[in-house]
Amino acid sequence: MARPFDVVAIEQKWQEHWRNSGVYEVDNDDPRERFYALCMYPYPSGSAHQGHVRNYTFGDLVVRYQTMLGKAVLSPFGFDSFGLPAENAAIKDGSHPRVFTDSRIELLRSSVVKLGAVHDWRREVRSHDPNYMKYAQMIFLKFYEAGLAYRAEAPVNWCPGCATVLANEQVNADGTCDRSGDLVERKNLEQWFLRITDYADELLNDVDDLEWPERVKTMQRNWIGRSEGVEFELPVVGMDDVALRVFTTRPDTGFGVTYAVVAPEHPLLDALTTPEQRATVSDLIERTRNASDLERTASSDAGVGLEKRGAFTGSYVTNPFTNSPVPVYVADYVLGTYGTGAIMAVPAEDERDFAFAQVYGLPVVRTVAPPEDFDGGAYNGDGPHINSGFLDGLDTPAAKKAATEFLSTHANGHAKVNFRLRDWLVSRQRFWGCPIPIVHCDSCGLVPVPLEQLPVVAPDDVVMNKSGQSPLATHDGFRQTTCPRCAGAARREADTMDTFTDSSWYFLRFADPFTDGVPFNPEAAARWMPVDQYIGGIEHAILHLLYARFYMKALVDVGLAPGLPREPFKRLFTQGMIRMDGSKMSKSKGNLVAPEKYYETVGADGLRLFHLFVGPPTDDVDWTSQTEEVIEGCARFLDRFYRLAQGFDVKWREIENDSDLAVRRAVHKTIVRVTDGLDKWSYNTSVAALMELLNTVSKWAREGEGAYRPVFDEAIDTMLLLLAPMAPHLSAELFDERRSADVHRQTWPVADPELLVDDLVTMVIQVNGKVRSRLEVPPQISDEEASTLAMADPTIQAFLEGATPSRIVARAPRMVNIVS
RNA sequence: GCCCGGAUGGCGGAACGGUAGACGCGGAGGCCUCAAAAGUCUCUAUUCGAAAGGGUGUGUGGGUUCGAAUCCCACUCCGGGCACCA
Repeated sequence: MARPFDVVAIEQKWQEHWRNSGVYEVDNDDPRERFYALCMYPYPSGSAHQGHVRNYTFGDLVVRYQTMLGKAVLSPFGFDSFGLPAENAAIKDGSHPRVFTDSRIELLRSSVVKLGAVHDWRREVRSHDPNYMKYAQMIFLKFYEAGLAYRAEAPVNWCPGCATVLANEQVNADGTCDRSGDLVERKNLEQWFLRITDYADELLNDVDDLEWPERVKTMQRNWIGRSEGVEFELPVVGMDDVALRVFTTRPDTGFGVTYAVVAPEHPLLDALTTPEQRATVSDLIERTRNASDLERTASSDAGVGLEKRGAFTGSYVTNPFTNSPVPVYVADYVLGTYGTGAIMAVPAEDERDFAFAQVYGLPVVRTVAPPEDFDGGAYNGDGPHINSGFLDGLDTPAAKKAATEFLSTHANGHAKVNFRLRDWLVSRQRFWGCPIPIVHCDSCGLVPVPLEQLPVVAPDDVVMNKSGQSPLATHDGFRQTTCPRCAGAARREADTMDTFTDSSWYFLRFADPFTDGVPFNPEAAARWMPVDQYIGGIEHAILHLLYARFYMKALVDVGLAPGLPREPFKRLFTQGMIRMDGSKMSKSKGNLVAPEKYYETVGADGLRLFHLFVGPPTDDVDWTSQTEEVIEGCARFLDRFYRLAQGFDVKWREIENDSDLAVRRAVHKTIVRVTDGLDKWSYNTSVAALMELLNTVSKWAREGEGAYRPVFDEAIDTMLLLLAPMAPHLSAELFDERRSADVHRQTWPVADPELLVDDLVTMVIQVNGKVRSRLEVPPQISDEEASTLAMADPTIQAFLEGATPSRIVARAPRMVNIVS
């Protein structure tokens, strides 16, 4: 489309100005009120895609708006530059991941700059920068020292094709490897963990105080999954001093226990299995081990409805409530990693137990009386207890209490809180990540690399292995070292850290990347933290946000962040996704619409305006055939505004008249509407308000008596201020032209209250709730006056046909409702 | 299965319990032009009507209220999240 101004020249000019003027570089001792605005730092996958554009459009709006409100706004940018794609690309073309990564960073940086997003680039962070790795490793060692990092054997996702462990998020929903497509296996391997479970309670409790979207908070709570119950023992029949420890949240249903179940990996399983049952039990264990997630979930789309598979062990345990023996089964519906890995089964009150009991013909004994109309299998609601000895007649809370007491005196039991949250497995058998700074010494064991030797950096002379195996494991120059403790021969840890560790503290580094020798100076960081507004995609609702919260608390506790808040992100905004044909827009789907193609036509301003205008920021955006036209519509608005500001077709008038006040009122009402929209993240309505004002001013200036200069100037200048955070380039250009000043250094406009009130407002008159007439009335009119006017209205009289109304509801000056 | 969201014109979407459909896209028509593009102006939920004016309308069915897109109950459909956590 033909534009009335040179988009490329104007946008370049101002992008240079922002880079050179330092408006958006803020020092740690800036005296202004502080505001920390942060967009989640991106993985550098190449040029920006529309998801980035959307994110940074919102972020930049916040930065510029808050700056105009007089604050020192910290707006840093960086790159989450470690990760699998770079490694895979390097394997593919035989290069080094750094080469690939650095080139992608420059592409993305250029895209972001061309969008007109402003940042304090002095604070840039790149995860793969040795100067960042140094501190990432320092933090790891602090955690290790404090016992928060440890090495242990655990079942992990193992991809046979790639010969490496995968993170959960690298495993597809159908149980295949994200990269090779092989079926992922479960393997027990020694791995590094961070003790996030130590913080489970705090992570859960602190969620309440966060100004985050409720659904993200709910997701975090569910992920942590706290549950209160009782752990107790079921003595094994015929085996002295051997008991099965189980965890239950429903001790009150103990009289209904008709069998017990252990997980296939349970340590007692072997001892419990009788010779006659050994074959079937081994069979089940074998099947479970080989079962992929695909097989385990394929039989149903509902976890509870899964076909239950198990086997009788041949042993019995004694139900402490009834003193009767009940059989012990092994089944894969009991997880080895949760609770004690064994359960008491109550088919009458638990759906999973019920389903299992149906398959294996086990008895069902109700201990809670279900409502009369209940016709399902398991009833897990409340009700009077039955068939339950001393619990009979009690409701669930009372029965729980009594049963818990009983179990603590008769079954070695105690109240117990369990979490679904597991410790965080952070080691990866990957090359392109931050090496774990530990040395394995045959005589000293695990030895931390001394701080002065950090960072441990991966070597450059590596050949990326087609098998996918990390070259770190086989690189002698890297692995062979001496033990820092005994000086003997030792090996470096070959594993690298999960990239989520990098993103768990980068916002702290942003706050102070200037102090040497520490990840950040706590005093400097404390001036900015917590992040006032964090902006990113909903896809990080659990992992990143949970890990970062954990890191923040742990950093304070190990002494690296004294005086800092224990929560990193005060307010969170999660933007909607860009969809195309119903699915997420992504590189792998080949449906990217690169922003570059717009920079020369509608410009960054036009594209930004589109993202602001297309709908509520939280909503997903459907990129359809109509989208191009909407984007052009946004650019058209800018063109129309530009022409009006230049005075094209404007009829000038020397003398004031009545229309001037109306225009001024419209201007000041728009200030309120735009500001409200920005404060409430309702950017689409802010843009709409500006479009409306343009229509109003344009009509006034070009038709009838025309425009009175001072009023026209007030309108245009105000619109420029309001537009400055949304379409920064054109606003800057026009403001500079008109006022020889930097629009982004101006103060945000404030509406004059007197101009927000009209002389006359439209009052609606309803008869029985239906609008029948309208009157122009002064806003101060009383309810009584309004009613009188309404009754006197000829149209209303006609409607009433002389009948006397039974009631008149007046809400002056907006509405009168006459009820007949 | 559980937990969140959501459903308003041809489309994206507006609407403190008080004028439903702001704003934009698309569409129709006018002006400008030799013509077109661009620009600009008017109209544009639906239905009856020549018009004035009326009827109907915010997923469905009820309810609360003088008044409901908005609040409550039940349901349908769509989107997302979690997936045997005892």
